[in-house]
Amino acid sequence: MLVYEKNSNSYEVNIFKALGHPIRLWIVKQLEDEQEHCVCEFVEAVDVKFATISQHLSILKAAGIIRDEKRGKRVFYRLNCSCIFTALECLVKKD
Amino acid sequence: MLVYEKNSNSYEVNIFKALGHPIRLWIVKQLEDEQEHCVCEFVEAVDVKFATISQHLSILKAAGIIRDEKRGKRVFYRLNCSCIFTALECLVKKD
DNA sequence: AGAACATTATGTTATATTACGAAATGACGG
DNA sequence: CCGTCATTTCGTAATATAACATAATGTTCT
Repeated sequence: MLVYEKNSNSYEVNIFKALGHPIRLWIVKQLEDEQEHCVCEFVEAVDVKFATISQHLSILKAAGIIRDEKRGKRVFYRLNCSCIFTALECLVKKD
Repeated sequence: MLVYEKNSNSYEVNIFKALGHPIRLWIVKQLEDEQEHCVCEFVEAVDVKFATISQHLSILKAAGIIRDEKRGKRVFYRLNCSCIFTALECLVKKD
């Protein structure tokens, strides 16, 4: 018999929610390929305002997917773990 | 140099979006544990209306995560692939 | 065929997310 | 210490998602 406990999986839900946006998923993929990037590089590549990219980065950071490091005037981001992509490939191949 | 192509990853984004809701993630986990369940079992366990559960199931189905099978009056759902959880565990352990 | 049951589809309202401009923060160079 | 640069924070308006009531569909039972 099934039992649903409200709020029991919010930590995991936040990870999926964070990856469930095209810009954020793209950011994570760029970090998978190249270790680290600064905020300004993302802003240059994606046609949205600085504040918007910054907000996306903070959502990814809050979910524990990326971490930041300030060096001089710039902030660099890198992945905490890239293992999610192994699973994603599997899902994508399935259909 | 980074290049962002709009709409290039929508298929994958939909998988994450689908899993980014507490009820839907819970449903997927139940199917991971026990192969298959009918819609009515989910409705009984979660305190929301039938139509709401049905809508969640259709989102998971549209993302390719689960599939349905009608037998008699009932519809049974099962996972297409459970590999996403391997990756999730890894992410969760990280912090 | 008609009633009862399990589920899905549709339309609507409440709530959450997104993107933005503008203001605030904080490091660096003059 | 002041201005500039890189970024974050805040408030707000537009858009998307969620949950629901109700109607529609399809299956079984009589």
